[in-house]
Amino acid sequence: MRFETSTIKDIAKALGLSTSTVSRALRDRYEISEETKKLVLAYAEKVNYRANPIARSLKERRSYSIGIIVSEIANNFFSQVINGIESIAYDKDYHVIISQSHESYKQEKLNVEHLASRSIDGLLIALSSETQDIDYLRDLYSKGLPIVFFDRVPEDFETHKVIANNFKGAFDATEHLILSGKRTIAHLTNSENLSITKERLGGYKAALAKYHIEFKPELVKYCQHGGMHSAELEQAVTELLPLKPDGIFISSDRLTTGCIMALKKTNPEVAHNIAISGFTNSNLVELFSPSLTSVKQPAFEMGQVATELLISMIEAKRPVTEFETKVLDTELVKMPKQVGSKFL
Amino acid sequence: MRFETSTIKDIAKALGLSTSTVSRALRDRYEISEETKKLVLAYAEKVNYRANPIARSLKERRSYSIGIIVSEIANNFFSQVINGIESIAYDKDYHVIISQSHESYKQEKLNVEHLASRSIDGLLIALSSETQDIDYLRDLYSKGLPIVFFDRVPEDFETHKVIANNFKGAFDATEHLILSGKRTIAHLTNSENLSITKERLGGYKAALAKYHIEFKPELVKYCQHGGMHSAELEQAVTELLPLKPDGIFISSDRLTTGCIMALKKTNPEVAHNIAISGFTNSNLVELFSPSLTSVKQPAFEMGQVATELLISMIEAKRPVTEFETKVLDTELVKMPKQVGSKFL
DNA sequence: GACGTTTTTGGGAACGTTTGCACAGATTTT
DNA sequence: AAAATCTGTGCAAACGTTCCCAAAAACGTC
Repeated sequence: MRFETSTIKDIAKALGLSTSTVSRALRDRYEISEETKKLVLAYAEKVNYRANPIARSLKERRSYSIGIIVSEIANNFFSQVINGIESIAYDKDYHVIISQSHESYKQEKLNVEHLASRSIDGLLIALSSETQDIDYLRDLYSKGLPIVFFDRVPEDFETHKVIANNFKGAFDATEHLILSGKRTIAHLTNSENLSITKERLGGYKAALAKYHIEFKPELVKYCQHGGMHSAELEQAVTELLPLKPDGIFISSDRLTTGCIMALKKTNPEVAHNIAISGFTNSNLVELFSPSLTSVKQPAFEMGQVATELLISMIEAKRPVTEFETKVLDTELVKMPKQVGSKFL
Repeated sequence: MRFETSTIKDIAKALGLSTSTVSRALRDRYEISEETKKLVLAYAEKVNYRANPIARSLKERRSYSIGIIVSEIANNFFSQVINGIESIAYDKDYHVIISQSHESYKQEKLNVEHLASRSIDGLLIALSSETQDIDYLRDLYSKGLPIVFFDRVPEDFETHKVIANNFKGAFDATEHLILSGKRTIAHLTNSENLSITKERLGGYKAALAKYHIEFKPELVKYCQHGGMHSAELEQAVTELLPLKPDGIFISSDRLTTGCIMALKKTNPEVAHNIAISGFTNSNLVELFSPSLTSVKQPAFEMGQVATELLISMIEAKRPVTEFETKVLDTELVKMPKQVGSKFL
């Protein structure tokens, strides 16, 4: 069972032209007379000619596709990023191949290598929370694969990066808790080696410092698996509660929802007495109970910017040596007033 | 900037063999001596040879990739289906290309045609809520593109299909509302032309009939855009409330969350007094307030089954003429007892 | 009308594979 | 000892493009 499509050869034969002429006419090259172009275009239209992208890729040694690695598409943050990526990519005639690492280093590496062997022209990647060793990426990069990092970026890798202003986002979220009267503010966060973890921790500390609240390391809990396992979260919550926090600042989408769930499950009676603010791009926050103050990242825009940078690298005639790290502002969406009311 | 990789030619030259021998050795053909095979394999390993899938695709006239069309990946139902698809596809050495229709017919058609021109070997599709005309799919199908439908399937298209037991799911959800004492049960549902809409409406009616509750058409609201626009939902809710429903059965993921949001926004004071049951695979339902009873579809499994069917079609030596429609059972997840309590 | 220019077209190699066929050498059969 | 059969290998075409290079046609100039 295979497709029947007409090729450039067919057109050439039918019109008594050479394949080169047809190819050029279709690509609207200057050398071809208007007359011939019209002829070819009309016939191509008639037989519904579609260029074979595979053949084109082989010849041009590029696939017009870019690979994306995210931890999971079910996460609203990432799905919004992907929408941003697609919006630019399709415009510029690239298509995208999405892969999920599920926060696993092994899976991430496997996927990247799979994509690379599929001849992607470039890679957009947010590192998994497990990832420490990015030598495999360096390898591909040095072989000529353009890479742009977003959200979770490595420090020691010279290329374009797109991140949210994590420091400020974290600062704002923490300050918000402080301003609403909280003084014992816990911090639940991702794996220690992620860039976002460090930056957000920094914002958290800075906000505490501004209001002269002592930073207590025991109030910070790291989740190695980014909240992929509920046990991980329940344990963190269980360890945190004896310290009697009156607020929690949570550092990622998955952790935020997971933490609220763990709270409700393990300690429903206190769940509503702890103020929560956290990074999340969930479009369902309005439905959550307890409600929370959320830090929203400009996900769509991050995807767009990252894609523009990547495509500029792909299409650069000479190796790019000047790299930028774009930092986009987050938005603090405050929780409604009626905390704890039944009408939430 | 382009990749440097070694090819079969390089290996052949280095080893003093012909490309055919190398090719055959790599594919472990019987004609090649063990000795030569070992030699080639060892060398290939050494130079980290990766077959160029583009060249292979061109030669074999297939791409080892399958296309997926869903309305949006941000929807947990679809992202779970995709996970199911990937689990099978990667096993069988296919890769998947995901496209989103965003419930738009135009976008859907565009994406399908884009995928088809990318030489996908097969297509897995859940129709958009706008889609009425599937002639473009018939066209591709008749040209030899294997297609398997899932979730939103057309009636008059002879191929494999995978759906949930929508009738029973709807019946159970409605019956649950009735058994908890509700008598004026509204039904908020998708575009009228979708298969799932009809089937779920059927289950809803059957449950009413079983308990001798009169079916009132005015209690049924259709959303043409599947809840992609919040205005659509707010209007539906506004029209519904004057009829004083004490329960609502909602027919899809997006609609369920959207409806609760619309309720909270337009009529927060009644939101908690209406019992809600609806189809949703959201993994955040436990956080919702008001809480709801949800009908969960076996999304992961649906993806797996659909992919197995598709791959069997792709790899069939002769045209497939016997088609099946797999129907998988849904699961009713009842809402917790303490409706309206502040501790939800 | 011979010559140089410009415009338009065609031939054919190349991209990296796979595979039908031919063929050399070793082995067996007659 | 010649013929037939096996084994293992190589040649070359093909998949559908793109593009370098050359050739043909059209035009202008003296």
